[in-house]
Amino acid sequence: MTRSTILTIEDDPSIRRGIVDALSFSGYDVLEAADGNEGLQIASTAEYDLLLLDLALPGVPGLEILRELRKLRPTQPVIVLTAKGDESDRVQGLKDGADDYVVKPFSIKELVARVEAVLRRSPERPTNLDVAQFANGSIDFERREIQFSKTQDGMPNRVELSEKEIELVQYLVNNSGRAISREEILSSVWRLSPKGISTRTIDMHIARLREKLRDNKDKPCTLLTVRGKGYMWAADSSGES
Amino acid sequence: MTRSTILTIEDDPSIRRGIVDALSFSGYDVLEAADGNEGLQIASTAEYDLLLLDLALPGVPGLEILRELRKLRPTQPVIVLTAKGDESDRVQGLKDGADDYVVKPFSIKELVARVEAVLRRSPERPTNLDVAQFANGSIDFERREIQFSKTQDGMPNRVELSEKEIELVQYLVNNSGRAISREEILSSVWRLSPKGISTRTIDMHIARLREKLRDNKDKPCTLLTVRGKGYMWAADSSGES
DNA sequence: AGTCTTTGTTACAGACTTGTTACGTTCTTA
DNA sequence: TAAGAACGTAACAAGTCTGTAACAAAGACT
Repeated sequence: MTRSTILTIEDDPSIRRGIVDALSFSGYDVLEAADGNEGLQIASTAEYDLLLLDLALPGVPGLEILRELRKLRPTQPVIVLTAKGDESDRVQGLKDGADDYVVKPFSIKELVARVEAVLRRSPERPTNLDVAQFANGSIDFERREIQFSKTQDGMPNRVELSEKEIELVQYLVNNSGRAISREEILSSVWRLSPKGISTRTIDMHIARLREKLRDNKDKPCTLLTVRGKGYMWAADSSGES
Repeated sequence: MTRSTILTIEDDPSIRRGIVDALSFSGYDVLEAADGNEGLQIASTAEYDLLLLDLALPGVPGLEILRELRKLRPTQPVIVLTAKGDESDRVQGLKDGADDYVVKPFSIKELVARVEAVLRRSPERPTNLDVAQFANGSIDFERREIQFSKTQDGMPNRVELSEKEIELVQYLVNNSGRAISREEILSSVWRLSPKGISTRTIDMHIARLREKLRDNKDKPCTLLTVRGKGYMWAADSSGES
């Protein structure tokens, strides 16, 4: 099992220091951010297993960060820190998708326990497969190429994928069976906060991918469109009829 | 088990404060409204497990709220708070569908006990299933599609559902076996207060759904019409006699 | 410099979704 | 049986969302 990484967004230096020390001591890798702006930036682009988010922050308010993040990473585990008595924030935090909360002041022991509990029940970070099967063949991520099982005349039975194509398809494969919004794709594959790129770009990449995958032209069966939501890699071919 | 949320509509600030504190302390998430107008608004749109409704309110009277709510959410658990001696209100409240009542002044302990009792005997909030079976096949809510079990020639064995169609059918499935009024559908699926949309619209959506479900044309057996009441998803084939 | 590949952008056509209206049919009730 | 209410559905109109051709920009390589 690999070490988990935790991002903590907390403005009070001494509290932050305490959290970082305790988590490091417990064997986690820790990232930190001191205010809302920096926090949102890092939260949207870095890779980590759990976010510890203080709701009372200078700059962008904590709840705003949570909502933004949820658009980009619907499954990211999050624990919010709230001031004692601030019911409404806590409730709203849970509504907006936090997995748990800790009320300040808290004991380090309690915090670590919550962290472990949330990590335990969160799904593992998706493993990066070396190869993915699909209807017409398989994708070898290492070699960055598609290999086709059924040979068609005039068609090569191997096609190379470019860098971006690999990253995109790998992200979709790692999250197969779930519709991925364009926002999430932008954030995760392009590592851009939304609006850094125009929307049609993603569609173009999808179209190029589909062509290389030789997916059914008018009714794709591997790389599906979910209207109004985004795109989805059809879950493993098993279980289909 | 997930935490329950309780909405309390109470104009007296000190009483409201007491209720909120007590319920929070007992582990509930609490929403609050201070007058009848705000209360009706929140009661109709928010999601919660139990409504604590003071019958003596400025603005819209409590009984009015109860009656309105009953049209939109016939099964929503409600406890009414009545002044001592006000028999008629109490009785009328129960007549209008309250699940229990508490007479003011009440002890916090008693209130919490009533809340717990009502929640205990209320059905769980419907779980959102991933997939629902019906006569001709099954609906996959994640993929937003219908999969048919019996293949018919010329007919694809999978059909996609649009956003609204999914939301509508999901609501009906989650409340299967009960006739759902158009008002309730409007409120719950469209999130509109009644009259935001013309009536035939819902019928159209139902018709479109029926076609996709390939339900029996002249005698639907999955998505039933309950004349004068609304529509009903026929309960799961299991458990029928 | 010239060529090829990759990647982002724009524009536009076409498909899909969804609310509305109109009108025919069915059901209820007197 | 006749009138009126409730329901089903075809047809239409916007509005929104997608697919894709065509082009531009930026490197990589020769």
